[in-house]
Amino acid sequence: MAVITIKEVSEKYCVTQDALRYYERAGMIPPVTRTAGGIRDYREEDLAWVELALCMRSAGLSVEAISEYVRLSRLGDGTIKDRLALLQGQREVLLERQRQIAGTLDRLNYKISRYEDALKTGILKWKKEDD
Amino acid sequence: MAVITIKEVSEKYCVTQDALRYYERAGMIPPVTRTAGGIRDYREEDLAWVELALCMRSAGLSVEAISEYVRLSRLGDGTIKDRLALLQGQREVLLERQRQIAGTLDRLNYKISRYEDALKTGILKWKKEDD
DNA sequence: GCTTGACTTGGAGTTGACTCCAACTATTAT
DNA sequence: ATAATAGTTGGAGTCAACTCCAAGTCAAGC
Repeated sequence: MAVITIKEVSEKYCVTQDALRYYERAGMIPPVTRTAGGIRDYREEDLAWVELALCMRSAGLSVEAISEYVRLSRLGDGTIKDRLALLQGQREVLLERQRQIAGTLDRLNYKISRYEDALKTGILKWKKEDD
Repeated sequence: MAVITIKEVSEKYCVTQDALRYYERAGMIPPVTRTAGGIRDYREEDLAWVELALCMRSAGLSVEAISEYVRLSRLGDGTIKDRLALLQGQREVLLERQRQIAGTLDRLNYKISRYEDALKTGILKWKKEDD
């Protein structure tokens, strides 16, 4: 019957089995298909949800936001507008985060170049404000 | 003597007084200048550290990494190489995070456009894999 | 049919980053 | 000098997102 177990999925996506169970409990993915005995059997569709959840989490979106999206999806076509709004909101979250990171990277790069100079030229003069 | 209090700093940077005290306790900024009575008096230099810490935190760098940088800085010029390495490491962290976010944004944008189409054209056919 | 190993659940514990609190001290206004 | 206000500390509490555990169930090999 070729059951795809939680172990296989955890290895495939480099995530713990506990995390996979937690994602399901938290509603971040819909209930996974089970065997007659109650054991999780990740079907194509289940894997797609896992992948989506991991992708969103890897960017730092909250479990709550992802769960809400899943909840709306499970309610059917009537929630398409809501889902669109949610996705747009989360896009804004990520865009903002991207801006923060870009700004910090600028600052980091500036400092790094100052440090590199200091090492190249010998530490001739290091001021407090260079820290 | 124009003391700059924690209250003023918290308002200036939109951060709680508790967070400012926590940052200091955690070593994310060096000990702040104090008045004779033991009250924090944020001098120019202290503010620069606060600003740096907030910038790094806003990008999601860990309190631990920032504290380590501050610790090395306080040890003097001998730690410049270490500090450079630390900053380069943190730059990698941010670059990786940026990549993750970019990837998730691509996916999010794709989904958003599918939802927008669905709303524009009426929900003619919505498949499971469009969720 | 029995052992062994993987899977199940509910719930407790952990980690990082704050946030809140109580008891106390310093400063300012009257 | 005293009351009100603002600041201080150490430590406990909170929240998100896991992570770990115990006690039990299921499945595969012998």
